[in-house]
Amino acid sequence: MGDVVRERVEGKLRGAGHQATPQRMSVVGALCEEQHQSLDEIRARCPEVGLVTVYRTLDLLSELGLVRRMELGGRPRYEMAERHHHHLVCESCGLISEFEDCPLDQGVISRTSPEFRVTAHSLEVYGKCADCG
Amino acid sequence: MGDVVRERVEGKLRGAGHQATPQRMSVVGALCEEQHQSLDEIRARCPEVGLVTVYRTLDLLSELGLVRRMELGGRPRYEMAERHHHHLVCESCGLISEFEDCPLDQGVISRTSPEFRVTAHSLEVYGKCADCG
DNA sequence: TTACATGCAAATGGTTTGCAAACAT
DNA sequence: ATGTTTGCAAACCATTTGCATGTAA
Repeated sequence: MGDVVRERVEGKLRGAGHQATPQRMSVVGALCEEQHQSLDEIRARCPEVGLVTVYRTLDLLSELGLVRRMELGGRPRYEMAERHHHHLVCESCGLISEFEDCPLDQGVISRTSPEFRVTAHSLEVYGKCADCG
Repeated sequence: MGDVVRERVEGKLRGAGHQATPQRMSVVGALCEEQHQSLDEIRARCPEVGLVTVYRTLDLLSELGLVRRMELGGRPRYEMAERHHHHLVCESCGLISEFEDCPLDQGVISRTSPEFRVTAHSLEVYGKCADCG
């Protein structure tokens, strides 16, 4: 994992009164290896960390805004909340890809619901990928 | 529930070789009373239908494209897939509201990912509602 | 009379909690 | 010393499955 990410995570943890333990940093390392992983995929990347600790670490990092939890294709998935992006989910093979071109950048919501203060949003697009098309 | 909806549902069920049983129509009736309900809310509106039957009916109606299942504010919610819309979720009080002005109508995806054939999408917006603002 | 549908009880499986030991400050 | 973190085992709880009974074409 990049040193930039490590330092950002350690800083956020310490700043909130938590420790940057080896287990927690292992989970972060696992998350950095790939986007939108399931719990099993994460665990396979840090098998030395106990199941319960993985759950608690994901909760903690989510609270700190470092990790994003989402439900993609019916299963919970997690990823580092670095750059803003959305997901394309292939309904045939399950392949998940990303796109960064966010259609909400233009303030659509503030125009349609001005009384609602938007803090976040998630968008998932379903269909068929190039291979299954 | 409106007769239009009832007939559409009965037609779809029969057309796919299923029966429009009283239990199934009760669940449909419950779904018609309000949008994006949790399982408990649905059950409270048709307590005469067994838990398992409610689950199976929601599955069946989802397969037929009549019901939309989504994860809003961490919990599964269901609604009749009548008109296309998206949800605003208040992170303070949990209030869920809808907006119909879909920012994806303009073919954003086909421009950014032309090799992906889009069949559906879901968008959830999180923030603070007018009362919690 | 045959296939479909229901609903109870039991099984399942992902997630959370209790608690004692290990660790950090 | 004191509070935090870990991880096992057990608890929990939403959802699914097995199966016997009821119902429709």
